[in-house]
Formats: sequence, structure tokens, C-alpha cells
Amino acid sequence: MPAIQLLLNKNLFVKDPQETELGKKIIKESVTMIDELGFEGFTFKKLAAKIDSTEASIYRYFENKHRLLVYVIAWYWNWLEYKIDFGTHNIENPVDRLKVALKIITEKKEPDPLFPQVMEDALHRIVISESNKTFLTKTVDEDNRDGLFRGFKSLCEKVASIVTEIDASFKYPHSLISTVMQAAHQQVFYAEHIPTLTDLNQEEMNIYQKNEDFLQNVVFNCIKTS
Amino acid sequence: MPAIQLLLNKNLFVKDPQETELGKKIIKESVTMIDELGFEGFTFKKLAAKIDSTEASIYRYFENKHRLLVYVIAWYWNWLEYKIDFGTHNIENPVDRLKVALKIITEKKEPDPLFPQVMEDALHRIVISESNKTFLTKTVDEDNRDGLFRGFKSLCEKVASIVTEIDASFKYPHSLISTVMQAAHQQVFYAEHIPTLTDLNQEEMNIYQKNEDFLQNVVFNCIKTS
DNA sequence: TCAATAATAATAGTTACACTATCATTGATT
DNA sequence: AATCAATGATAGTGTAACTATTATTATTGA
Repeated sequence: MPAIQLLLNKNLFVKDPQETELGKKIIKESVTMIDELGFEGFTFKKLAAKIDSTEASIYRYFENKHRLLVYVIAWYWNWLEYKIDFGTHNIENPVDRLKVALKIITEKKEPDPLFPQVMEDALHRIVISESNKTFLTKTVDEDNRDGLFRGFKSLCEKVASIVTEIDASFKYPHSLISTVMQAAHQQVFYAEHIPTLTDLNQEEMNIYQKNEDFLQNVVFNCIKTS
Repeated sequence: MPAIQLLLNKNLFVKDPQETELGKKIIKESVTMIDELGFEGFTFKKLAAKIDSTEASIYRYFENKHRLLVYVIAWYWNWLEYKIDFGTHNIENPVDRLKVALKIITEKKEPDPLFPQVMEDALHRIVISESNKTFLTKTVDEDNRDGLFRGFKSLCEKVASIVTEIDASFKYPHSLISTVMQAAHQQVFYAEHIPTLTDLNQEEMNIYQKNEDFLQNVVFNCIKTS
């Protein structure tokens, strides 16, 4: 399998971190540290110490800490879309394609040998607890204009278009899918931290499978599969 | 109509802001300022200047800025639950009660004459753009143990129990309602800032009504109304 | 091979926010 | 009027985010 690289919007960075050794170290170590410390506890100073570099060097790659978060989250959405493209390829029935997409979105993530430099499991945890912070800011409109959320929007658009393919009369494909995307991550967070807000955690079956079942339930009850 | 007061968990504050004039000014002005500046742009220093007081005085009421946010959001959830209790009283049919609850959750908020000291419309905007920040922290487990999220949990529990009343066989009442609560706010945010993620914004009907229609659609398609 | 130049990294700040320790004032009680 | 407690005001401290300047390294041309 040849090495591949996800191409991200240039506005996400000042200098492409995928181009240099230091850049790759910044990404790899950021993911680990944000996972451990949370985004608020994570600082460029701590990161610089960890990778034996300096704050100023990191600012060469990212305008600020927030942009770095947006970058790693955007990478995740691009990766997910890639996995869905790959996983649904050659499947004709849109119902099956939608099921595959939901499975990929909800499943527990393992390190992907295609992208050895990224810890996908840690990144998944970051997406669960930090991804909303990418757009819950006063700069959301500007950031959106700059295309920083293109990865997420494209992913939602892709899945929503399968919904429309199945049931063209359904009025809310985008709302349904953005809601499902949110729930796919939020429910895992609730199961781990505020379990009274979910039903994913009572019995034997694992959280991720239950989550998939719940969201399939929601999606396929909303649309008519003729 | 007699004046009433929502009773909040004592762990939300150091000193009850509803007890003093300064406390009330802190809440009222915080809501206005967080709405205008965003939670990150809002500081105790700016607040102190606005209410002609000092940072230290504000710290007498709230351990920190985060707790103040949690307090005002908790107030909102308590207010919503009160409105749902009031609005569903004497309605026997659980399907109708659920519809009323969904309407109250999604509708555009106006200042409530029962609570003249609070700007419910500004508070609603804060809930839309800041409420997730109350629990997306490293202290979520501790905060949950301290009962800081009791208002939200209680509200979800109340609506979920109506779902169960309608269809006892449905496996995911809590997940469904916490998902719907999230979507009720997230979809409005998307409609305003990242419209490609919703279908609430294309035509004549207003966002709030469409949102209500969408969420009724989701909920009642998931559960069997016999 | 070496000097010039450009790219990158390291050093040393600055500002502002979150929070705290201490002191001053007011108001209630005896 | 004196005492004490509650509350508010003053003056900090530590640190994160970011920036301006200096140093180093790499590249290129003669």
C-alpha cells in the first residue's frame, strides 16, 4: 500500500506541518498532549519543551493554539471521509452505503497503518471532547469563510446526499446528519462522564456498537426506505 | 402573579447571587456581556468595571469564571423545566405533553415577566453558543459529582420519561432526548453561522418553527405512538 | 572553497487574564 | 459607643498567549 497524505485547506496553517520533521512532531505530540491535558491545559510552551523546540518555532506553523486544534480536527474529518469513500466504494444500494458510513462514524478507532504518524485513537478522543470548540468562537463566521470547516461540511454533505438518494422527499437531510454526527461523539462523552444522559452504558454490549444501533435507529426511522 | 425564584444547587456559587443587589447585578450584566463578547472575551475585570465593583467582589460570589457560566446555564435549564411543568400540567395524553415540551425547548425566547431580572433572549443565545463549554472540561467528573449539571439532567430525564410513557419498548429514551436537546440549540447555531449543515434556513418559515418540525419528526418517527 | 543570502530557530521580552492576599469600610448587635 | 462580622476595595502574583529581535543553519553562486 503506497503512502498517502490528506490534503488540507491551506488556511489551516501558516506553514504546512506535513512538510517538515518539526511539523510532524508538532502534530504528533499535540494530539498526545491535548488528549492528556485537555485543550485548555495544553500550551505551546509545554509542547515546545516536549519536542525540544520553542514557542516561536511552533508559531511558524500555526497562527495560534486554536488554529492548531482546528487543524487536527479537520484532519480527522478528512480521514473519516476518506474511510467512508473507501468503505462504500462499489456498494450500489444506498441503504447499505449509509449503514457503512454510520458504522465508520461510530466505531472505535484504532491506529491506521496508512497514516503511521497519527494516533487515531487519541485523536478520536480529542474529537469527542474538543471538536465543538473549533466553531464555538466569536470568529466562527470568519473561520467559516476561510474554509476551516470544509472537512466537516464535506463529510456531512456526503452522508446527507446518501440520505437524499434513499428518500428524496425527506426535508431535513443536512440537519439529520449534522445531528447524528454530533450525537455520535456526544453520546460517547456522556456515557463516560454523565451517564444519566444516555442509554449506551447499562449492559454487556459495548458503547460503540450500541451507539451505532441507536443512530441507525434514528436515521432509518426518519427516512422512508421504500 | 407572585414573584418566584428558581432554586439552584448550592455548589454552583460561593454566595448566592440571588440574595443581594450586587449578586443580581453580576448575573444580569454577565448575561449581557457574555452574549456580546462571547465567554472567552468576557472577563471579571470588564464585568467589575461595568457594575462599578471589583474583581475580588465577584470572586465572593463565584469561584471562577467557569462556575459563573455554569450557573447561568443551569438557571436556564431550570427555567425551561419550570416552563415545561407549567405548560404540560393537566394534559393527559403523553403525546401532547411531548409536543408541548418540544415546542418550549425549540421556540424563540422572549423576556419572561415572571423573572424580570433575567434577559431570557440573551440567555438563550448564550445557551446556544456556550452551553457545551460547561461540561467540555477536564473537571467534568468532579463537576458532575458536585451536582452542577443537575438542572440539565433533570430536564432530560423529565422529557425522556414522557417518551417512555408513550413507548416503553423504546431502548434509547435518554440518548434520544439528550440528542434532541443538543440539536435544538446546535441547529440554530448552524443556521446562523454554518448554514450548509442545516435545512432550517432556506425558505419563508422561520428557523425556530422549522427546528420544532424537524425535531418532532425525529422523535415521533423513533417511537411507536400505538 | 568561501562569502552572501535566505530560511528557520532561539532568546527575551510584553500584555493581559485568572486568581489571591491583605487591608478598609460598613452595618448590626450589645 | 464598642465590638465584631460581613462585605468591598487595593494591590499584588503567576502564567498563558503572543511578538520583536537576535542567532543559527542551509542554500546558492562565484
